This record gives sequence, structure tokens and C-alpha cells, in this order.
Amino acid sequence: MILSTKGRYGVKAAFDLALRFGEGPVPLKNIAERQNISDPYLEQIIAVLRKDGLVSSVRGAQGGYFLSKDPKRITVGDIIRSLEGPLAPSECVLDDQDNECIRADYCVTRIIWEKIKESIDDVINSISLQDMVDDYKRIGNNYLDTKGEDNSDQTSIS
Amino acid sequence: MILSTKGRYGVKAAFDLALRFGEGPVPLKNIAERQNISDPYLEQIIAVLRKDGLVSSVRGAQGGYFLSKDPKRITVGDIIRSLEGPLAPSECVLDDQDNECIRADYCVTRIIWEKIKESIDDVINSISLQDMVDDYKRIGNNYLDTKGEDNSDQTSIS
DNA sequence: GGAATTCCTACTAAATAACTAGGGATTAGG
DNA sequence: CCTAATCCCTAGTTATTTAGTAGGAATTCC
Repeated sequence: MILSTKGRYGVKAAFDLALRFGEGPVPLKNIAERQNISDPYLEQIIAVLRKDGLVSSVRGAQGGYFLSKDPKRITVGDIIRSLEGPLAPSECVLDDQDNECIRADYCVTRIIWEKIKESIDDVINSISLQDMVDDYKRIGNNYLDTKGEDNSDQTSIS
Repeated sequence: MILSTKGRYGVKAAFDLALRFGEGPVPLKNIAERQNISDPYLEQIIAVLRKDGLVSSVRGAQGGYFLSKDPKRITVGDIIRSLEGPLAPSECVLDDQDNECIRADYCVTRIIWEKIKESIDDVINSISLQDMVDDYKRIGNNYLDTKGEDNSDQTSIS
């Protein structure tokens, strides 16, 4: 799997927050329940997003989390990179210069790794959280609107 | 890293064989030396490619490996899928139907995983081993033509 | 004050990655 | 037929990562 549960859960949690953007802080417990993730594990995940400035928090009772910016201005790539680091197929196409391999100019396989990386980045950078919300509303489903009264088979981890 | 060393070494080895396609069996030792991979580890990798019918072998002295098909007809995707399995970002977009998640129709994140998978597949399926050989010759380098006499700094793992 | 919440650190079991080790089977060439 | 070169196969090993769990301290609303 290219993405670990961290990245996948992170995107789901971010989407959950995007759906409720502007409605005040959302308790982690609610997100975890709706997205079917264990509370303390999601806690760790969301802590990373917070440190990277993507999510903000309010402590104490009635507290919770919310997106730091408008969902239009946060991409899926922002979330994934925060949690997984850059999605490079190989070390030699990471963005930092320390990983420049010696034969970069000559390396034939490197050309391929670069193409893969570019195509992934194109996809994840082009999708904002707002796009996900729009998709969700367009599809017209409401499986997350029912607040806990019908979570019988929320087994989809995706 | 999206690709493990298996996939990366596999592509390098396959490229090495493509460069020498039609010249008879190439001993694994030579490939390992040129590509800077440990012999027994490369052995395991190439065994998988052989089982998947991408590479053939001749046993005994003067034996070795060669591509089962013309390099034009083997893609980088064939090699990678053989060694790494399908490059899916998440379970729910694997090709086999067992992994269909229950809420597939509704799952918003799934749309993203599908787009990522498609874009990766597009890239790796569109590049043949012959394309790599052509690239290599076009660039005009020859760092692998010197048969072992100058392998001082072959540290590029890429 | 008490309940709800975030915040933080440490631990752990299982899986995976990236090899290494050792030897058996096969074949070309002398 | 002998020997060296080579493929073939199984098993072990070490380190890292993954996917959590455990427990409690700090903060804030009511």
C-alpha cells in the first residue's frame, strides 16, 4: 500500500473537518466515531496535522479541532505530505538536495521515478478538501450526516 | 518510499537485460556488479521475474538470464507489479473484487485513491524497457558499457 | 468542582524490508 | 569424466515501520 493508515485516516479526518468548517470546534471523539478510527490513534494523527498548521484546536470542555484555513486552500497533498512525507518512489527524487544521487544526470531509472512522482503530485495537489465536500454533496449521500444513530456497518477503511 | 528496493533493483536489472537483449544469457553476477546489488539478493528478485515469465534462464556454465520477450513488449509496470504487486494507494482500489469496500459508491476518499492509482498506472504502463534503452542511448552516456573496469563509485541506488 | 476535552510520553505486538548463509542441481568446456 | 561456473531453493536474521494501546497531566466550560 502506498499510503499507510496515517495518510488515509488523516485525509478522512480532514474531510470530516471540512464538512463542518465554520461550525466551531469538532471533538476528536466525534470524528473518530464517524470515520471509525480509534480515538487515541487519531489523536496522534491529528497532532501532526496541528503541528504542521493545518488544523487548530480549542482545549477543554466544548473544545475540539477545526481546519486552520478554508477547505478551498488545503489540498489532499498538504494532508498526505504532512503525515507521510513526500510520496517519492525512490530516494533520489526527494525534494531536498541531500539525496541527489551521484549519477543523477545519467541515471535512466531516475527519469521514471521522476515521472511517477510528478503524476502523483499533480493529482494530490489538484484536489482540495472543498472539492471533496463538493463531490460528497453532489453524490448526494448522507452516510456521515446521521450522527451516530446508524453506524452499524462502518467498516470501510478505504 | 513508494517502491521498495525490490522494485527499484528489479527495474534496474531488467534494464540491464534489455540493454543486452539478443546477446545470449547474462550471468547474474555481471548484472549485480554493474547495478551494485548483492548477488544473492538480486537472485531472489530475479527469481520472481522468472516465475512471472518476464525473464528466462539457462543453467550451468555460460548460463545466465535474458528477457523472455522483446524489450518493446515489457513495460516498467510489468516489472514493478511482478515484484511489488499493484501500486494501490489504499486497499479499496485493488483490482481484485474481494477488496471492494462496502461503501464504495459513497466513499469520497476512494475517488482520490482511484485517481492516484490511475495516474501511476498510466506512467508505468506507458514506459517499455526499450524506451529506457533509447533514453539511455540518447543521453549518450556509457557508464554501464565499461565492463567492470571502472566501477569505482557506482553508489547510485536510485 | 466536575465533566469534557486536548495534549504528551512511553510502550508493544506484528509485519515488513533488506538482506545473509548455505548448499543442491545443472551444464559447458577441457 | 571432472571442474568451474552458474542457476535454484530454503531458511535464518536484524532493523525498521506500522498500527496501534496505556495512562495520565493540563485546560476550560458549566
